[in-house]
Amino acid sequence: MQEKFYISTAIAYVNSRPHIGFALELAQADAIARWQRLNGKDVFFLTGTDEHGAKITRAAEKAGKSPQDFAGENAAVFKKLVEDLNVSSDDFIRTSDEKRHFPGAVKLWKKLEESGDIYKKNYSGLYCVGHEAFVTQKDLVDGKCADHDAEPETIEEENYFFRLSKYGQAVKKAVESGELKIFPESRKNETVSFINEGLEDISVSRPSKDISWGIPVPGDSTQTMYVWFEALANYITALGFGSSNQDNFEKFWPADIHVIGKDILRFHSIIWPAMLLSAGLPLPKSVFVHGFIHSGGRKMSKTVGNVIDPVDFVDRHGCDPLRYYLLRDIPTFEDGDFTEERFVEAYNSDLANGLGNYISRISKMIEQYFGGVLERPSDNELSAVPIKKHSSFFAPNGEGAKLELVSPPYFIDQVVWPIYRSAFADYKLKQVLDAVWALLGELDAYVQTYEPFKLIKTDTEKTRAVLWNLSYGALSIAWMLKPFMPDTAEKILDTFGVKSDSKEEWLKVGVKLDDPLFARKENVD
RNA sequence: GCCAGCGUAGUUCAACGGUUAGAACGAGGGACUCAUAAGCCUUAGACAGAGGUUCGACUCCUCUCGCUGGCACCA
Repeated sequence: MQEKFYISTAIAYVNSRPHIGFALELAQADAIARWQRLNGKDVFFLTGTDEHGAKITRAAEKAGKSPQDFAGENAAVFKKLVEDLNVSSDDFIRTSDEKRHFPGAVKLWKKLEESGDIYKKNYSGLYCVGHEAFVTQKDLVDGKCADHDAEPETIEEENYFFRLSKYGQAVKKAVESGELKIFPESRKNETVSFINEGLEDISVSRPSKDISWGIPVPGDSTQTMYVWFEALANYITALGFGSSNQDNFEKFWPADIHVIGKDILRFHSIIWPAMLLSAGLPLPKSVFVHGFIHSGGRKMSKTVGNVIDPVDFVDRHGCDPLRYYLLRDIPTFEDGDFTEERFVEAYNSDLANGLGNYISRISKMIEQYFGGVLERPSDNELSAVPIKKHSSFFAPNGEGAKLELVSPPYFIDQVVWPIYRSAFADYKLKQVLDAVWALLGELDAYVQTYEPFKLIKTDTEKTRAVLWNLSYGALSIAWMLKPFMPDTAEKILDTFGVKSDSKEEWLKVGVKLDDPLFARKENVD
């Protein structure tokens, strides 16, 4: 039976337009999803929007709109980003969807309640009218709110709480044992040490008089579920949990991987697993945690004027170049820096001068010397043109000798692909692409070794073998790029007249010259 | 303040305690010409600082400086 693979991004909070960080998350999740499909898995890839809560209510008021309209308009922009980025998601869930999301969230709540893990408690705190929020002792100076110079009132509020404390040890065990894997390791350590500090029960509702834009607590309409509580439920409500048709839930849950940002680590590594344990549901298998994107060393902000709008960026520079930059130039798990200058540098050197130029030069030679058609030479002919030198990327610690005098196809299949696969298994996406570009460098050097543009004057058969090997390299790169730059991969396959869905061995290429894959960008505008 | 982690060439990243600390981009130089004046070869350039442990430390310990994430009601 076909193995299933369920992958999600976090749902994006729609209080404003999409941040480039969400584009990063989409690109990462999409690369993984596409890779798993190529591996033959039955993939379900979910993304969506988180639309409830006080922040959105406030932002909507400011815009003079109802929360519904406001959230709806922003959600549409996020959807557009998903499309523009060519993200291969299978579904898009919105937490304001009363038909799809509410029933499952309610059902989850009830399950926790049945387990005796939801209880009512008075929360007493210092309420500052100026803040319109609770403040803590730390915020006070001489008993007064430092910001508003007013004494806070003591307010008692009745909330529902979830017995998170009960599940600390169970979650810790799952994380430590690898039942719930956390990538990268440092985030796993962070989770464990956080649990070790001791978990307290957490509030899961607010009075609906304060927050009405949300999902009412079942059986108590005076309370609204805390937005994060029901937001987490999206991972199962989207699969039909709590609806009349739970087929997808039965089939795909538990999630194989949740892709998230580091700001919501604890919700996914501790609280969500605890909720699932309470509900008697299986835990997700892994959580993938990326960092934040800054620009020019600073947090992106309108005031600084360094905000990069992903929708606009794709518009100006194209989808694949942005995907490439996000996945190769931004560290996969750490914070990264994104500037347009740096983007253009990477674009010119890696895409235009690197990949695009390579495809141009070899397809042009095949066109000129062989009328565009190459048939696979014999093994003897191919072994007569081995790789003679190689970069240290593939031969660390002076193990290079082993790789010399092997044929490029052998090198690609026996050396490059295993590196590619093993990096992918750890979700080290940047490293995967590093391997692809190291191969590209290898192929450019191979051109230099045999100089087919000179060789053609003296030895047609040998030139054919060289160009065949170079084509094999180009096609291999196309396959390797499929998860990362799907359009580009197709274009390359197309240039060589190879069908994209065919997994048969290539026996012939028919080159069709086309425009360069990536035009150089001379100026930063 | 407390806890955890980080600080390697101009920039982004590598380096089981052990031969001259590796790449890439950018910068300088060279030979070529199939190609998007791209590609190839080559040069310069770094271990935050100070101590210590060790035959030997980027790698372990201490301190200083700098940065990041947490310290729960914030989604």
